[in-house]
Amino acid sequence: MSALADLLAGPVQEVAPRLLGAVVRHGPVAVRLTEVEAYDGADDPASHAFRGRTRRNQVMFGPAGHLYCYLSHGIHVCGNVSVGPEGRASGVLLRAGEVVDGIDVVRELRPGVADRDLARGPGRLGRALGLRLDLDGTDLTTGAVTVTPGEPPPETSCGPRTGVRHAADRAWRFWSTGDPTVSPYRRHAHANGL
DNA sequence: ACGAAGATGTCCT
DNA sequence: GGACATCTTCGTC
Repeated sequence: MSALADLLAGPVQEVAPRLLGAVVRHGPVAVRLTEVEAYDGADDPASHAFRGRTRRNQVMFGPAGHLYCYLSHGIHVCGNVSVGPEGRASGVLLRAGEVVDGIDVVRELRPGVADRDLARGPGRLGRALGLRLDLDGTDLTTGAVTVTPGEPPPETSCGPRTGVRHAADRAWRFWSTGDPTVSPYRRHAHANGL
């Protein structure tokens, strides 16, 4: 049992906050997570897996500890960690973090962007880490992208998830309290409550 | 085969 | 605060 597998054991709502402080690495770039969201498959109307298995979301139906990548608005590649046993399509969206290695590379990639904004938001985080759709399904213990448990932040907060239309009031977003790299909350224009 | 929506970011007023 | 870029995925016809 790897350290990551231990960290990912249990219900996704409990796993997600434990991922705060973990380090995601792809090549020279590493990001320490400061903000994540839990998505709970068939029990969660906001999840990509709510309506069952499709080609896009199949990774979340597989074993825990794999990377689920999806394309958002034709531009942004966002990353998730699959959670839960096979058949339960839970996942944790990597929403924001602090670049802790390879910051020169990311600065060069994003001229004029403040350091704290380099991975502030799921699209920016994906871009900073060089996530691509072909990395979908990567084993996060042995693959090109890895997640390593890290020191949890001193204080964490939770609240509703950002930008989801359905189940917009579930407090399944977790972040490092007061951290400048946490993205701003935006409620969906036509949000449905629970 | 077609169309609408989207777990966003950026630029505009 | 609001428009819009951009293209894949999925549901429906």
